[in-house]
Amino acid sequence: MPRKPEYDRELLISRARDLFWRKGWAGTSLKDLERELNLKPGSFYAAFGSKDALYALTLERYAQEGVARLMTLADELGPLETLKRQPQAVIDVRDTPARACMLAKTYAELQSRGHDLADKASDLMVEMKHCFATLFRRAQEAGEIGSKHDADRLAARYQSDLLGLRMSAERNDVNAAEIAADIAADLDRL
Amino acid sequence: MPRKPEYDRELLISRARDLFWRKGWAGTSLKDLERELNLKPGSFYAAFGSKDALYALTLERYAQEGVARLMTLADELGPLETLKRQPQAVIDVRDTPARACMLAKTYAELQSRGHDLADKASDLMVEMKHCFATLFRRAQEAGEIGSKHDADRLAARYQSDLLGLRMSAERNDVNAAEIAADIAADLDRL
DNA sequence: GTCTTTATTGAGCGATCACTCAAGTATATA
DNA sequence: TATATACTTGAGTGATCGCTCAATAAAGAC
Repeated sequence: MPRKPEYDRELLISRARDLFWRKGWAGTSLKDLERELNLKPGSFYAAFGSKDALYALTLERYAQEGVARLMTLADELGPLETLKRQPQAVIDVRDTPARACMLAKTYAELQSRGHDLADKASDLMVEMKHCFATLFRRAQEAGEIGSKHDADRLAARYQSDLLGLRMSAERNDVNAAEIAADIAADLDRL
Repeated sequence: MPRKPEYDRELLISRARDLFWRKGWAGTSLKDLERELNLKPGSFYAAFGSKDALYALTLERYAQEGVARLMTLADELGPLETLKRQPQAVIDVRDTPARACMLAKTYAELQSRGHDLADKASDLMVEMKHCFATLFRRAQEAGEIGSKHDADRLAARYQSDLLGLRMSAERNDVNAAEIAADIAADLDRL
């Protein structure tokens, strides 16, 4: 009976994510979204409800794909090698709209406003940190790193270093590959 | 002949810096500034020219005070000890509007817009990196760390770690003191 | 005092913000 | 084909954005 939408919803969410990722929350206007998604205001609101609702969708997708990519890598390479490759991997990507972490950018922009999306970004960063901790624990169980270290603490430091690296990788005065290599090298000393 | 302004310009710049630092560029409206600085629009524009011009002033002041604080510390403690204390110092502060670096926040928010303030923030981060490199070089000359390392590379990594730490310190699920201690501990292994 | 010069005031500018909604259009079912 | 049910369209909402400017007030020079 009804009419079907002309757009591919999944594709639209990906495109919106890239736009939000690159330009931020305040930096992305409805006009920008309408242009990028080829959607008139009415269609946009029928499809997604609000700018914030779509932003939340894109955040979830961003985090979910990040976790999936990491865990796939871990199945192939094992925990330590995955952790060692991740720094180079996150700055290597060519088709990504930004080097910096979208969760961190969102949190930095919206935390002081007390915006719900900052809490969501925070939750997703916690989830990501748990993934890192799991890999550190597995590396310990496999005897790849010393068992005396606190995996949660290692994960927090590792995530912090990655955030710094990805922020630094946006700058053109910084040799991010060197920093990535040094972060990876530190893991061998554990 | 003329009339003197009723406000303390230096104080106003500091207050504006704190507001921008906490809420960001887009997150701080002229209404916010007028309220915080107790200035009507006309006075504001007579005094500072524009929101962006004032933001630039606050960025310069922020960086200048950061450099001054670091160099003062270096005169007291020497280069290596200064570098080791800085991580804890930047997250310890009580009276500061945010833990994250204002330069990094500005760059992250405005780079994709191609905004002049992003370039200015970038320049100031380069300046800060040079300070770190100078301290690493002095530490090498004093024999506090090995001479085989590239001081510029150490500085880039160190700054990156600090950026990550300061971003992480905004989160309440992260024990920033532990990360700060680990960053400092790494310096002893050089 | 008068004059000159600058600071202060606040209404209001055009532009843009996120968003709404009534009207028009296309499609699956009956 | 007729009807019901969405989807699409775009002009337009009130609110807020950064900012302007003419009017008014205050203070030093004479």
